[in-house]
Amino acid sequence: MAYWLMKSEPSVYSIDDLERDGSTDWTGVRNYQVRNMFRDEFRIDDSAFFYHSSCAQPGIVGLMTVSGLARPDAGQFDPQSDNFDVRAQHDKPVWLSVEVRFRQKFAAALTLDELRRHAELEDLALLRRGNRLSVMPVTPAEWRFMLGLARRKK
DNA sequence: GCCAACGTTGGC
DNA sequence: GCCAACGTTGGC
Repeated sequence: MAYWLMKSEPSVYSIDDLERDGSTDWTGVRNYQVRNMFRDEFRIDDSAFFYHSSCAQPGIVGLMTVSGLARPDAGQFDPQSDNFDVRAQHDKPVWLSVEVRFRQKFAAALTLDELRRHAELEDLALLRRGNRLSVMPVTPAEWRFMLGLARRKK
């Protein structure tokens, strides 16, 4: 079972939106590395941190479970969609999404600022200089440690 | 296949 | 709004 961190701008889609919806298709990914992770590595019941980016207080705000394997992101076929891609054919999609299910919203966010303070997380992909991927792996050790930090804040 | 220009991300 | 960093594009 793998662990992930997935970023979303709360002004677009937040943890509260996911709690309301129960589950959602994680769409709009337009990066080949992330697409390949969706296709090759994401499995049902994998766990993921929900990360709020591009906002006043960036950080991890809750937990999700992968509930659906990679499938074509519908937006790529729709000329009206921001996610439209002229190269995409229905039998030859370019972009994929996965389905995630709401698990938990943390009582207090685990902020980016706080994550940076721990030597245990110095190799965390999120904290690596210049990393702009919107989805990235988390090691089991990192996951355990971060979960501990989040629980301690309650 | 190189690499400069361009676009995007995302923290600040 | 700025800008560092990096992925992508496209001319050659």
